[in-house]
Amino acid sequence: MRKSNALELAILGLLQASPLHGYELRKRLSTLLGTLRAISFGALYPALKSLTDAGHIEETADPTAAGPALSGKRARITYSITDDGRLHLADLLSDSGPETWDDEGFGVRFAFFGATKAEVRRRILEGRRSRLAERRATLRESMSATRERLDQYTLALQRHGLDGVENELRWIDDLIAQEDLTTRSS
Amino acid sequence: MRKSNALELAILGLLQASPLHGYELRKRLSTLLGTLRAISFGALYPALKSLTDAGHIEETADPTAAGPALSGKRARITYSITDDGRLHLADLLSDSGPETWDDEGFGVRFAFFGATKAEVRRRILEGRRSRLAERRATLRESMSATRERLDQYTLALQRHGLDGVENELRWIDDLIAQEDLTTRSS
DNA sequence: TTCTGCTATATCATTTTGATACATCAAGAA
DNA sequence: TTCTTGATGTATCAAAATGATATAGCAGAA
Repeated sequence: MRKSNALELAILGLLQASPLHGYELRKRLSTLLGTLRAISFGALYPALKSLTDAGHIEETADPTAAGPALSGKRARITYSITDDGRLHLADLLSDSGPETWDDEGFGVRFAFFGATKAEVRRRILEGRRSRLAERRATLRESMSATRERLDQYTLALQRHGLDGVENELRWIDDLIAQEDLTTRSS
Repeated sequence: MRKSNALELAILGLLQASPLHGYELRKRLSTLLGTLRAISFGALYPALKSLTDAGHIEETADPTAAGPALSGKRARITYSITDDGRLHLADLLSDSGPETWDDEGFGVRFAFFGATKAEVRRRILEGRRSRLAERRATLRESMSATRERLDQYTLALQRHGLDGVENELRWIDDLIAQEDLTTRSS
C-alpha cells in the first residue's frame, strides 16, 4: 500500500493515552508535531473510518453527554483504541525502516519515542542522521556547482536551507548522545 | 481559483532566464528551493500544459536536436516564456499579499527577489516576519499550556520546532536589516 | 439582538503525490 | 560482446490530501 501510516500511528498513539473525538484529535495532532501544519478533516475522517473498519479503533458514546439533555445537538463521536489497535500500535512502534526516518514520518515517530524501545529509538535516530547528512552533502554540492550563476537571494535561500539541515543534524547528534548516556546509566 | 500560483511563478521565473525542458526544469526547481522536496511530474506537466494553454509559455523545437539525426528518439520539448508570460510574471512579482508570506509561497517568492522591486520585497519580508512571530507565539503558548502532561520527547520535538521558527525569524530580521542598508545607500 | 467565532462532523471538487510505463543512452560488469 | 544498471526524458493514473464549504449548536461581545 502507498498510504502513509504516519497519520494512522499518530491517531493510535493519541487514542492510546485517552479516547478523543475528531475535532480534539486534530488539535492535538497539530500541537504534537510542533511546526507542521494542521491536518485537514478531509484526511482525518477517512483515516478514522478506515481504522474503525480495520477494528483498530471503535466509536464510543460521548462521555460528556451523560449529564445534559443534549437537545438536538449533534453528538460528538468519541473514538477509543481497541485491543487489536493496541497490538497494531505496538507493531508500528517496533518498526525502524526508512519510512521512519524521512521528513514525512520522523516527526510523528519521534513524538511517541516515550513508548518506543531504546534500540528502536537508536536505529531511527541513526537513520535520520544519515538521511540528513546525505541531504547536507547534496545541498553543498549543488551550491558549489551553481554558485556562479546564482544571484544573492537564491544563494541566501540555499544557505538558509543548508543551515536548517545542519541545525537539525546537531539536534539529532545531541539526542543520540543523550540516548547513549541514558542507556549506559540504566 | 484555489490553485497555488507558486509553481506557476517558479516555472515562469526559471524560463525567463532561459528556455528549458520539463526534466531540467524539475531539477532546477528542486535545487532552487534548497530543502523543499522535488515536485512530481504529475504536478509539473499539467502545470506546463495549463501555462501553454494560457499563452504564457510555448513549446519550441529542441535546440540540441539540430545536429544529430534524432532517430526515433523521443524529442525533448523545450519551453520558452512568451511576451504574454513576461507580463504575467511581472504581475506575479509585484504581488505582496498574504499568499507570498506563508510557507507555501514564500520560498519561491524569495528565490526571485532579484527581479522584485525593493518596496515589494520589503512588504513580503515584513509579512513573513509577522507570520513567523504569530506562529512563535502560538507555539510558546501551546507549550506552556501542555507542559505538564507531555513527556520529554514530545517536549523536545516542540522545543525543536520552536527553535526552527526562532531561527527563521532571526534570518528574516537580518534580511530586513540588509534591505534597509541597501535602500538607504542607493 | 445580531454578529462573530469557536466547537463539531462531514463531504467534495480540485490538486498533488508516488508509482508506473515507456524509451534512449552511456558506463561498467560479466 | 552482451547484459545490467542508472541516468535522462515524457507521460499518465489511482489513491490521497487539501482547502472550501455545508450544517448546526453555543457563547460572548457589540
